[in-house]
Amino acid sequence: MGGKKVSPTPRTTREVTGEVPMATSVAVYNEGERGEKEGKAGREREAGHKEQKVGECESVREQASWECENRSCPLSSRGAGCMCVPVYACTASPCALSLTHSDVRTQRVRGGERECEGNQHIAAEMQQEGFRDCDSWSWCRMGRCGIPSLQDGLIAAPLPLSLSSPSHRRSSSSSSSPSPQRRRQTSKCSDEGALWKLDSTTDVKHRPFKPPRRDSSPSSSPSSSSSPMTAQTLMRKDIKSLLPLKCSKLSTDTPFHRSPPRSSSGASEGCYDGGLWDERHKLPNGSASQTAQILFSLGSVYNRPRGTEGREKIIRRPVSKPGVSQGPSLHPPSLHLPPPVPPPPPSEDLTAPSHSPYSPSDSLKPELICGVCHRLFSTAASLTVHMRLHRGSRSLNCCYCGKVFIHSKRLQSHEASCRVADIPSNSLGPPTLTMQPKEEPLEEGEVRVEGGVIVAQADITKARSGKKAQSLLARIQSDDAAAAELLAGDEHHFVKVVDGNVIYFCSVCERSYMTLSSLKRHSNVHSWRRKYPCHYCDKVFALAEYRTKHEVWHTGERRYQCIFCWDAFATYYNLKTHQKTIHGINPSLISSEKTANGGYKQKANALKLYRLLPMRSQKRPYKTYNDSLHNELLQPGETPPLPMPGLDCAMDSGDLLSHAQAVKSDPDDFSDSFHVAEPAEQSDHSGLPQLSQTDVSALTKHDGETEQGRTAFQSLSLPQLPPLRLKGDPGLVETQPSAGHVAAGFRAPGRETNTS
DNA sequence: TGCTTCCTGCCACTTCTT
DNA sequence: AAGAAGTGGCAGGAAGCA
Ligand SMILES: [Zn+2]
Ligand SMILES: [Zn+2]
Ligand SMILES: [Zn+2]
Repeated sequence: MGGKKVSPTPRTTREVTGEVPMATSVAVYNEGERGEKEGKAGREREAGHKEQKVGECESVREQASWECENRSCPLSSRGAGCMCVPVYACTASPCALSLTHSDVRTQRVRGGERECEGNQHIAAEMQQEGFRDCDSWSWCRMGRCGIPSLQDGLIAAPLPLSLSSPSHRRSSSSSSSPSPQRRRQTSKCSDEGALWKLDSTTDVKHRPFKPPRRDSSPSSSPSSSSSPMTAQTLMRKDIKSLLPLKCSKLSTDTPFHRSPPRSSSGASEGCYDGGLWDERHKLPNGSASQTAQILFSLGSVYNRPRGTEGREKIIRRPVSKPGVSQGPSLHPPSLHLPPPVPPPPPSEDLTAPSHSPYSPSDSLKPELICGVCHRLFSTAASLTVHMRLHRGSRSLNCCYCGKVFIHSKRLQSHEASCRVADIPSNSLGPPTLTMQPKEEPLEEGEVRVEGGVIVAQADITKARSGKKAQSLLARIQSDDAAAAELLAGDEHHFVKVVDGNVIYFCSVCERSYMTLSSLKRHSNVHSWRRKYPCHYCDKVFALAEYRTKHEVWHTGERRYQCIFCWDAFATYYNLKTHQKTIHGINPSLISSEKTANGGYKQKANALKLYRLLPMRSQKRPYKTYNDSLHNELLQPGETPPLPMPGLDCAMDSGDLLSHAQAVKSDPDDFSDSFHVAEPAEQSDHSGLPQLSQTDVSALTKHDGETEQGRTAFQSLSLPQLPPLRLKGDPGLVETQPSAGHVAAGFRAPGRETNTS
């Protein structure tokens, strides 16, 4: 990846077999194939990433170092605070590639009807895309920025229905049948109780869209509800004000109104004007104190006692630490949030003695897995005891929670936070670690099932089995062949039932997984049954998600948008760094729980202080095993994400051409599948609706044959394919709605590689 | 130290099977 | 049509690298 340079000495090499439709070459590097790392806290890396030509994936690395071309830009440091950071080589203003709010939206609009004016375009586009009739989501139609009304968040939490102005709010009675996404939101919300989320974008790609009424004055007044989160707005929400969601007190001239926040006049400016930047961050929005205010209100919201609707899905707290209260401690020291309302009931799990074998909270704890040997335990206490087996010689254990670290620095860092977390009740001090016999035949609460047979069981009657495990065990006992087969595993995995929970183990590396799907996903890093090649370079990934994330570096897409200032960032890390440094956000406020396995569990009271903008890339059809078995190629309908030019307005024709060349012409033969654009399309491909997955399904069904359906999908999706279309139509750019941005000297990803 | 990649539980959604 | 299985996105911390 950008920063992560290709290791000159790959851990293992792997020959590309003939069946791999990947490029030609040579050694394929499997970064992380298990090997010499064995034993390092059980966290060896399983690659999931191959590279065709080691050291030659320059396009990726170059992008990692994209910077504002204006070398004099005081903000060129690649830090969170620099607006140029993920802004790749902006040479004009407004930079069309900074992908902050307005760009993010306008870039998707291809109607070319007028200049970027914010969300109206996106609204129009969304309308085109079939997003209709959403009773819970709508873009601000008042302003230019297109911040969605916070309806979702409101729904999610017992918050005022009118965070937004009445004009923003949609009557719930007008709701059509809720979409699946809507259902998702709702269920999530119920789980999260008082949490109100600003995640208006997470599901935008699927969410029905109710076209907003267009404001007659697109230039928008300062009161338009299109500002980043301000203390005012948040506070207002918190107090259930019925006042409209107010925009920040910014004039339209403020950087907030044009994104990226660059000088609107200095077209030659390489990046955002530092002065403006400074001014900008002097604004209340950006101040730490304001942030604190915001968080104060947020905290008062999410600390509100929750209903019981989410009870079924109670988010577990981490493994209880010996002698450590599990009470909520979400308050960053600096934010002075009001004291939390005591967590609902009893929580025996929080108060039960650590040795209590079956405290309620333990029943589902995936955390109770030994990170070293993967054995699972019914209680934190038993795991703690067990963990002693793995200690002794090395002392890199957190003295508060016992967590093992490889690096002393990380241990110190962890202990610092761990100590802070433990302060309230950590009167017992660090646990005494004593060596235990090397192995115990079977530890409390452990059940071993191998080959479909329960080979050992500490005390199954005690086990508070998870529903699935209980069901599975019941089926096994009733001679359910399928269940037995499941437990028997296969060449790729085996299964154990521990404390009533089915745990899936990878046969190759013995990693444990709570879900079979996780295991199967993981197993591909061994088998490489499926390969996910980057559309822009020679990298190949074992997980679709890896590729998706990787391709962001080619496309320049910035989806993580700070709600305080609307800066958008390419990565979650960048966003967090930004919020930490600029807004003083304490990460602990927004962090979710982490399981021992490295998995993540959404914290019920986690705050979402950013918006995740929808992916530009079209959702790819799911691969099926059959697909992958018979054809390692990407599915034809599997379009690459819109490349950088996906920001349509961002590139000039030359850059587009360059970029077109940069994009692999035939990584997966997908280009073959795409018809060359028809002239009509070329002239106005913006009018083409993007097909939703539903559309694809519909097509597929209609055609009665998957491939046909996909083919139809492809041709309709043509606009998504940049190179072919852009190359022959330099004028295309000019049809973009944000023609004013066209001049931006975006340096296309990989351009250097191709032009040099 | 800063940044990228890896990782995995969970979820929504799609596709397949019955 | 319903249920099962498969798929991929997401969070956010750990690992790894420079
Ligand atoms: Zn494995
Ligand atoms: Zn790539
Ligand atoms: Zn910000």
